[in-house]
Amino acid sequence: MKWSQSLIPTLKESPSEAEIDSHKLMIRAGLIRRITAGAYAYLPLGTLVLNKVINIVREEMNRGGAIEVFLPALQPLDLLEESGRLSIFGEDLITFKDRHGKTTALGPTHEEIITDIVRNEVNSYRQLPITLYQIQTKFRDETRPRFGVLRSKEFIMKDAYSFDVDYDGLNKSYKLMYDAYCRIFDRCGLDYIVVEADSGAMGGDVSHEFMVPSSVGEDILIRCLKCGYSANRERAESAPIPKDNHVTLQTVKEVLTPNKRTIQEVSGFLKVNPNRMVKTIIYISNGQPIAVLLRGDHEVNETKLTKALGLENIALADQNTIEHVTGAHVGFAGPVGLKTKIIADQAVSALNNFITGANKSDTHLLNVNPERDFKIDQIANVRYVINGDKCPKCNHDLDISQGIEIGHVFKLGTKYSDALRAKFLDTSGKEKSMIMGCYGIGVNRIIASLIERSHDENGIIWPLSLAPYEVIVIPVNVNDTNSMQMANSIYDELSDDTGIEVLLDDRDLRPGVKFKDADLIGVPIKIIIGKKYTETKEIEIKLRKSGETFLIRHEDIKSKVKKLLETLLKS
RNA sequence: CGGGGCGUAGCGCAGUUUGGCUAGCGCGCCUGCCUUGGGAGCAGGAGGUCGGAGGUUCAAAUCCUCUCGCCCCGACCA
Repeated sequence: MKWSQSLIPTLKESPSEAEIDSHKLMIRAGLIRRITAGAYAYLPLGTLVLNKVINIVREEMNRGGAIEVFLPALQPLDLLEESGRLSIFGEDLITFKDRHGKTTALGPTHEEIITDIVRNEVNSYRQLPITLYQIQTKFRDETRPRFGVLRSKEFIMKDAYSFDVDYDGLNKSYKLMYDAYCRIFDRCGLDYIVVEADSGAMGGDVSHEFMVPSSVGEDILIRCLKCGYSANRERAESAPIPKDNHVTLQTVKEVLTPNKRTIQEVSGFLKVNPNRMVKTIIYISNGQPIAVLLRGDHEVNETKLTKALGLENIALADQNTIEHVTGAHVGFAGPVGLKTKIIADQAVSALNNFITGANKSDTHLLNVNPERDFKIDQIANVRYVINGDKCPKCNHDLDISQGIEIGHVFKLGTKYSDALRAKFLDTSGKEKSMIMGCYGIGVNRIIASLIERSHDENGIIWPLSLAPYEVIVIPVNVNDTNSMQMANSIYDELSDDTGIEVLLDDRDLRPGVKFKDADLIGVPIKIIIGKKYTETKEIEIKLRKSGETFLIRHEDIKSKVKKLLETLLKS
C-alpha cells in the first residue's frame, strides 16, 4: 500500500477525549475515531490490526476443534426471559421497538441464542461434543464507557460455547479452549496471567480470567509472587488471621460517640486503629435481616457472602429496617444484644476487646468479645483481600495489582441447558441436560492492552503478528528520481515476490515528519532510502523496537528482510 | 444514577468574569518559493450557524432559561 493512497490520518497532538496511552495512541496513529460515546470507527490501519487479531483467534479456535458460526445481533427478549437473564442484564441491555411494536434487544452475549440452536438441532449423544464459536459485535449500554475501546458500548467479542454429554467431556472441552487462549495471547505478543475467577452473572462454577497486568485495568488481581496463586478480587482467599490467645478479656464499657457513624469517624474520634473495630452491616437475606460482622478495615465481598449463605439473594437493608433491628440510628449497629442471625468474618472471630456499635444512638462499646458478649451463628470468609493479607496456600504476602480482562473461560454446567431445556438422549436412551462451557475474548481489548504495554514516547511498538504492515519503505526525498525508483522496486520486490506486507511512504514531506509517523504507527521494520543511498548505494534498515540499524545493498534487501522477519516472529 | 468539568475552524486552545469594531492563536490544510536524515523557513490563502433553541439588549461567543453532546470522579460497606 502506498501511504498517499490510503487514509492514515496521524495527529501530532493528543485529542482531549483520551486519557490513557493506548487510547491516545490509537487516535494519534489513525487507527480509530470516536463516533459517539462508547462507539468507535476503525480506520484502515485499525482495521488491518483488527483483522490480524481476528485471524489469529480464528486459526487457534479452529485448531482447538471449535466450529465457526455467525449469529444475529438482534435477539428476541423471550429467550432472555426464558433463561432468567433479562432482569440480570437490566439496563445494560440495549433494546428497541420495531414498527410492529415488538421489543428486540441487541445481543450483549449469545448463550441463549446458541443454546436455542443446539436444543433444536442436536438431540443425540452421537452429535456431541460440539464447540461453536463466532466473532461478532456485542452491545451493552455501559453506565460509563471509558478508556477508548477498553470499555465501550459496542465491542467485538469472540464467544464460544461447548456442549458435552458429561463433566469429563466438559473438562476436556474446557482444556482445549484454555490452551487455545494461551496460544492466541502468546501469538499476539501479550504478557498475560491467568487468575481463578468467580463466574458472576454468567453462572456456573469454575472459571478463569486471562488478564494483562496494567495500571489502567479495571479489574483487581490478587497474586502470590512466591507460589503462583492467583485469583481475581471476587474470588481471592487469604490465609486465616491467627487468633491471639494471650489476651485478657476486659470489661465491656459504653462510650459516647455523638454523631460518629462511620468507621473512619469513630476511629478518629476514639483514636483507635480501624483494625481494632468491628462494623455490623445489616443485610436482608430471604426476607430476613441478618447481621454481617467485619473488621473495621475490611470490606464485604457480596459474592462470598451470597455463597456463605447458601446462594440466597441478599441486599443491604434499608434505613428503616436497620433502625428497627438495632433500635438505634444508622451508624451504631453492633452484635451485642442483636436478635438476628449473626455471620462473622473469620478476621472478626480472631479479634478480642474490639470496639463496635452499641445498638444505641451516639454510643459505641469498648472491649467487646465474641462468645462472652454475643453468639456468632456462622464464621465465614466474606471479605475482600487487602494489603497485608497472606497467601492461602503458602502464607507469603499477597500482591494486589490491576489488570485488563482480555479473556474469560467458564464451566457453565447445566445452567442454560436446564433453563432452555437443551437435552439429548444418551446411549441408554435417557434424556439428559447438555453440559455447557462458554469462552469469551475481547478482540478490541487485545489491541488496546497490547499498546498499553508496548509503546514508547514516539508511538506504538507492534509485535510482528499484529502490525498493520510488516515493513515501511521510506524514500527520504520523493523528488529524487533515483531514490524513488529504488523505493518502488523494493516495494514491488517485497510485496509482489514474497507477500510481505509493505507500506510505501510516498508522501512529499520532510524526512523528520515521515520518521515520526513511521514510529507513531509502529511498523516493525523501516527501510530508508536516503542520503546514504545517493552517496554509497547503501540502504538502511532500522528496527522499530530495538533501534538496531543495518546498511544493506539492494540485492541483499530481500533476504535480509526475510531473516529479520523470522527473528521478529520468534521474539 | 450522583458530583465536577467542557463544547469557539480538521486537531489543540485563548477570548466569556466586566456584552461593544471584521472572533483570535498554534498545528494541520491549499498555492508559490526554498529545503530534504527526526514533526524546517518565507510569502500568500481557504476554512466558523462560537453545540442547538428561545429570551434580555441599541448590541450576545460573552448575560438569562431550556436543551443536546462529550470527558472526568464516584456509586449503596452503617
